[in-house]
Amino acid sequence: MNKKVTAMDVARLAGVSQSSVSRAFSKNASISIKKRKLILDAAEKLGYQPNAIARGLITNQSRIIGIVMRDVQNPFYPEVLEKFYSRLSGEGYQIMFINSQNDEIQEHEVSQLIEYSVEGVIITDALLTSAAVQKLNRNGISVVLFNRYISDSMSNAVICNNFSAGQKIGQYLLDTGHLQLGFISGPANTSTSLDRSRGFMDTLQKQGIESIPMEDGGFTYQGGFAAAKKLMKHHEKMDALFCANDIMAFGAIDYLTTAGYRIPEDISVIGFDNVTMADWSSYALTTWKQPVDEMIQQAVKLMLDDISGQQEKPEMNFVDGCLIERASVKDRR
Amino acid sequence: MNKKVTAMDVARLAGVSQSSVSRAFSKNASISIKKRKLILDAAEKLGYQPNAIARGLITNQSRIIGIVMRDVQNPFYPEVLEKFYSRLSGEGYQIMFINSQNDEIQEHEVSQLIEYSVEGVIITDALLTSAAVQKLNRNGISVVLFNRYISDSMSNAVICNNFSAGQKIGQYLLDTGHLQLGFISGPANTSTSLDRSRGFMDTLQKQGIESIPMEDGGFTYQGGFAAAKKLMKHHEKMDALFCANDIMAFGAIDYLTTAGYRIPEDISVIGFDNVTMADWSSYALTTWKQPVDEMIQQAVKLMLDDISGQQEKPEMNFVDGCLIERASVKDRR
DNA sequence: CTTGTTTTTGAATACGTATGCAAAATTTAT
DNA sequence: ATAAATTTTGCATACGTATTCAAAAACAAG
Repeated sequence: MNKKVTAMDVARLAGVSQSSVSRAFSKNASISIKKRKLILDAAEKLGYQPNAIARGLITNQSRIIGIVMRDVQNPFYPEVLEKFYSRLSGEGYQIMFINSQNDEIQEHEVSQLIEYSVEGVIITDALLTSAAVQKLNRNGISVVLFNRYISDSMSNAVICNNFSAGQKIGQYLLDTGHLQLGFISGPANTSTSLDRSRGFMDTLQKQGIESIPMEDGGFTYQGGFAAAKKLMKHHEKMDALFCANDIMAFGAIDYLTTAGYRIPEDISVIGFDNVTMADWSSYALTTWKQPVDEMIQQAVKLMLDDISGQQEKPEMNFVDGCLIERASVKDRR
Repeated sequence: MNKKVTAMDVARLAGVSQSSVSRAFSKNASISIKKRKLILDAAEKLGYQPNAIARGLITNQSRIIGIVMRDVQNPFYPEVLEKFYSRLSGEGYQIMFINSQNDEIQEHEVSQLIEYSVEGVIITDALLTSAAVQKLNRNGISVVLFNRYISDSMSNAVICNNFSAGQKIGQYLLDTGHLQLGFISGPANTSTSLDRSRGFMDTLQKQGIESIPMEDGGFTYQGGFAAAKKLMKHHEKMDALFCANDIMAFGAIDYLTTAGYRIPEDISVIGFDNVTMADWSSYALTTWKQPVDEMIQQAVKLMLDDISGQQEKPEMNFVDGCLIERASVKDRR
C-alpha cells in the first residue's frame, strides 16, 4: 500500500508551505491565484485528498450528522432517509447511520454519536429520553426530532400535525356516510399514534360517538393484518377502518380481501403516510399524506440554524398534511 | 455550552497522566487494576467520552465503513442496509451512508469516502469503475461489491448465483408446463439483470426456445407495470412472466390484474429477491430468494479479513439462493 | 537486605490539518 | 523613489489521542 499523501507532500512539490496548501483548499483563506493553481495542480498530480479526520480535530467540526432510524423496512422511512441524505449532503454533511433495534435509543448509541463528534442527530422513529437529549446537548450536539417530540422542550422537533389530521380523517369518514368506525393504532408509547388517535376520537366524540373498537397493530403489516382480523371477529358491521399508518392499512386490506370483504364496498380503509406503495393499484389506498419534503426542509433548517448558533431556543414545528383520495374509501352518502 | 471534557481533565481528577487515561480505555494496554478503576470513576464523574476523531488520526483507524446504496425505495435494499448495519456495528464499526443518485458512483462520493478515511466501502446497487476501485485501494480502503462485480478482479465481491438461479427459474417454468414465456429485465448495464437473463435463456435455448419477448423494467414498480403492459400488447398468449426483481413483479401483477388477467390462472408471474412484501397476500409472489443473510455474512468477513491484512487476494463468492413457491405461478401440467 | 526481573507509568512525540501572528512581499499613494 | 498600507505567506502551535521509550515502581529470588 502506498504511503498516505499529505498536505506536506503537496507543499514540497508545489514549493510552498503546508499552511498554504491548507489555504488553497479553503474557500475564504488568503492565497494568491498563482500559488493556488500551483498547489491544486500538485495535489491532482499526487492524488491528495484533505483528511477530514485531522480537519475535524482542529476545527471541532466533523461535518457529520447522525440519523437514528428504527424501522427501515416500513417504506416510509427509506423515503425519509433518502430525502434527509439529499438535503444534508447538499449542505456538505456526511451521514452516520444508526439503526436502532430498541424502542428507545440506547446508551451506547448516544456514546457513539458523541465519540464521533457528530454535529447533529436526527431521530426519526426511535424514542429519546430527556437524559439522552441533555447528554447530547452537553456535548454540543444539536438534536432534531422528526415526527415525534418529548415534553421538555429541549430539542427541535418537526411533526406532522397528527392531531389535526386525525380530526380531519374522522370528519371525512363521517362526511362520507360511514357509521361504524374502527381504528388500528401503533404502539401506545409513540406520540404519532397517540395524537392521531386523539384527533380522530375528538371529532367522533363531538358527534356523540364516545368510543369505537380499536386494536394495536404495532405499526407493522403483520400487526395490521392481525388487528383487522381481531376487529372483524367482533365487529363484523364495521364499515370503515382508520389505520394509523399505511403499512398497517396494507395488512388490514390484505386480511379483509382474503376474508372475502370487498374494499371499499364492504368496508373502507384509510391509512396515514402516503408511501409510494399506496399508489399501487393493488391497494389504491386513500390516505393522509405526510408533508415529508416540507418536514425535512424545516428539520434541516432548524438543525443548521442550531449548529451555526443562530437559534435562540428549540422550536417545535407542526406541519399540515392533506388527504389523498384513491379507491379504498367509499362515498356512502 | 460546556467545555469539552478530554483525557487531560480525567487525568487531573484521577491524579494520573493522560497516557494512563488512554490505557484505561484500551483493552490490551498495561494499566494496574487500581489505577484503571480510579480513572474510569473519574471519567464517569466528568462525563468523559474518548474522542474517536482524535483516535482515528493517531491510529489511522477510523472504524467507519461506507455503504453506498442507490435505490433505498426498493424494499430489498432497506433489508440489506439493516442487516449490514447489524453485522458491522456488532464488530465495532460505524456506518457512513451514501445514497448515490446516479448509476455510477460519483467522483465526489469517492473523495468523501477517502477524506473520512473509511476503512472499507460496501457497494450495494451502484456501479463502480475500475478507476474508482483503484483509487479507493490506493488510499488503503477495502472494497466489497454486494451482488455485483466488475471484471478486473481487484475487489471482493459476494454475489447471488444469478446465472444458475436464472437457469433454475427457466427449468421450473418449463417443468410446470408453461409454453409462452416472457422476461422483464433490469437496466442492461447491471450484472444482476444480465446474469439472470443469461441463465434463463440458457435453459430455454437448451429446450429449443431461441428467443422470447423481453422488456426492460428498470428494476422499478412503474417499470414493471409498463413493461407488462407493453408485453401483453403484442404477446397476449403469454402464460408466464419472469421479472428480474420482485418490485417489477409487483408492478407487472398490478398491471395484469387491472387489465383483467387472473394471476396465475391466465398468466404466472415469478420474481427475484423475496422481499417481505412477496409474502403479502395481495401478491403471494413465487420468487427466487436471495440468500441475503449468507451473502452479508460473507461480505463482512471478506471486508474484515481485508482490513486486518489477512487476505491474500480479492475473492468473488457466488452464493446459491432457492425457489420460494407461493401462489403466483400455476402448475399447468 | 540486596540484586535481578518484570510491570507500570509518565514524558515526549506524532498523527494531519487550520489558523494566529508576524515577517515578507506586493500594492498604492505621494 | 520612498513611505505607508495591504495582502500574502511561513512558522509555530494546538487539536486529543495512542504509543514508544525509558524511568520508576513493584515483585521475586537468593
